[in-house]
Amino acid sequence: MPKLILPDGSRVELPEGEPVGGALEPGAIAARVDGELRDLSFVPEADVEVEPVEAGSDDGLHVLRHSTAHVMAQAVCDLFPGTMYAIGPAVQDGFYYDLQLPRPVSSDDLLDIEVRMREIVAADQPFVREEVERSEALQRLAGQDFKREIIEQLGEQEGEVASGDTVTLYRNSEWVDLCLGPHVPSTARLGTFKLTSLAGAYWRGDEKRPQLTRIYGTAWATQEDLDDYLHRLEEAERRDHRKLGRQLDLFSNPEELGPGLWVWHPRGGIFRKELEDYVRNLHLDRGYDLVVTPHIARSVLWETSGHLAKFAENMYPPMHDEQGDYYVKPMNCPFHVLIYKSQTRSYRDLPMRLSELGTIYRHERLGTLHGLLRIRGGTQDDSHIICTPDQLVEEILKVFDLTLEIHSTFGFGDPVVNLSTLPGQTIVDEAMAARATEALTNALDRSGLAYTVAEGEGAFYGPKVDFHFKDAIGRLWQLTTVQCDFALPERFDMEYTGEDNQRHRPVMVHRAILGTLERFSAVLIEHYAGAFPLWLSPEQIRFVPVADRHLEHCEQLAARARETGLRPFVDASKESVGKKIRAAQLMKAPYTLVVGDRDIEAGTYTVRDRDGNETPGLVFDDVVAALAEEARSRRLEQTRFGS
RNA sequence: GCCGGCGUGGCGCAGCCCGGUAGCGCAAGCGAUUUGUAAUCGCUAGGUCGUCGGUUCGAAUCCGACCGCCGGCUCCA
Repeated sequence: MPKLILPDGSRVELPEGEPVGGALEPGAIAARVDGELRDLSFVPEADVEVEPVEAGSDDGLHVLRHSTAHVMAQAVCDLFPGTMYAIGPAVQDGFYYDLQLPRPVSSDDLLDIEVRMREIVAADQPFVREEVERSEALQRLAGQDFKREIIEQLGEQEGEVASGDTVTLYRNSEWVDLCLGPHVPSTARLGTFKLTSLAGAYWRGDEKRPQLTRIYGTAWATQEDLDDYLHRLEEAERRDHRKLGRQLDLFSNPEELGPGLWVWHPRGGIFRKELEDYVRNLHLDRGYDLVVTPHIARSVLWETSGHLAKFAENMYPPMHDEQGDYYVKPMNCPFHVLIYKSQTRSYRDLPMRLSELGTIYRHERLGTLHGLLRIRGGTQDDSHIICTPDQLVEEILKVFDLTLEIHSTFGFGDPVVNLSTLPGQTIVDEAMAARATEALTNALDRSGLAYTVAEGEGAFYGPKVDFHFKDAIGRLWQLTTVQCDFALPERFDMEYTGEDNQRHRPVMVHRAILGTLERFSAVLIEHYAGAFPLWLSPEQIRFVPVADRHLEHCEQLAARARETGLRPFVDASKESVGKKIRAAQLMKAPYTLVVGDRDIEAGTYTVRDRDGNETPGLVFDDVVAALAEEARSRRLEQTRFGS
């Protein structure tokens, strides 16, 4: 009689031929048996370690979602006879199933599918696992072309496996799917779910193969978890930079410009200026030089750099004149190389750190564009550090330091760091690639940062280190990238004269700490939900006159605020006080002063902050001094007056 | 580029299924009110219904193509 060893160390005897579920019900929906996820119906043959898998755990949600995907496909097959089903995995927060339907479906159909799914849940159909021979599986899944392909390929991959090998089917009621499992014991054990969206997806992700309809859903152990998830979606929507950008009058993308191209309005312009001044000045402090380069260059530059060979599909088509072809720049690096090459360089000149807020254009595919996060024209905080091989690791470490300093200013905490090695398609030979990767690895190890390695994800000219930062609601954004490049120095024949009076090849580090300012701005807007820290806020202190006769006094206060470098705004509209305060709140004005007879008589004022806190009896000069200090120090929290 | 959805005054939306030459709220302008911490009242103006073409006596509405946006796929920073 096999024994079950439970996580608490206790042992339970299991009658011969009985499934593990008996010992784990009713809490569990699956089991981990000797480390493997199994159905509750799994029958052990010897003593095993068993852990119950509950619906709310990571494992449990995975099983739950996968089972929900099955039931959805089953429901679709019921409603649309002739449906072919492909694959239906659990994903982050939910699941999907890729289907080929006999007719196009729309989001209205999702409701019908949900209704049918609930019927299947109510029917309490057991998920039955069957191990059958491949030939039988093919028979049982006759007409299911995608499944047939998977079954046939299973055989291929395993090479010499004899024809007697078996595959696993899961069946509930009459509906059968090829699947490894495990699943919940019965459809009644599904949690709460909701179908969310429709999308197209290629069979096996291959553009040349049939396009299937992907139906997405979300599934959770309890109604409460589903509600939490829906709230998180709402929260993300509330922070959507496209919506806030319009509400706060920061930027827009009129259709006449073209997709992925944006104009910044006056309010957005101030925000951009503050951002740009901050990074530019900080770079000067850290030994960077500022350079300026044009937006287009002759094709020969891009031939030398390798962009036309490896990056052409992301470049706008060339324009011509009598001198030949010109390309709009997708990167700044070749220009910085030319600046380096404008003189003979010596080791005494190195490291050279050339920095530019360089505007680049990339012909990104239409479907990938997304607000300011994914654009066709944007400005990078782009720098190229040209140094000797000996200086390389030290320079990379300095970049890491600057990265952490800058991001902490915005309130981003510990980064998630990735080292991406070279992709297959490169312009770099293996020896160079190895040196570049080694330098990055060395720097990472010395920095003490934890990192993971992503093979083949690097740029075409070199491996890179990426920094991802977590925003206020826990989403990770890739912001910083540091790339190590031995290839461009070679291609452009860059040199310096060493201490030994010989010519040497320098090394180049490409790095953007914010990435593109557009993308970074979008991330900041979502991170702050539009409520910028004072230093970035387009307006900093808003004056609301109670009646017209207080307008002039407001103007005087505004002038005093302006003298200390603050950005005041006077609401001169002929609206009620309530309406003007509401307007201030909607524009996320950091501080609002309502000014009337009482204040003018007393010579003190009431400050309202963005959270609606009011502090009366404040001396104006004190308020202005406190705010000037808040902005100067780039503090993230609002000043609490009166405490 | 592909699949699905959407495109109506500056913004958010209704009307479209069942064709009969547009409606609401906010914003704007004007007037009244002069107001004390998230919406005072009234009036006015503003739209070739994304573009082009087709069907029809008649198209915001039906059909087609194109443009753009959104959600995915794909690609990638």
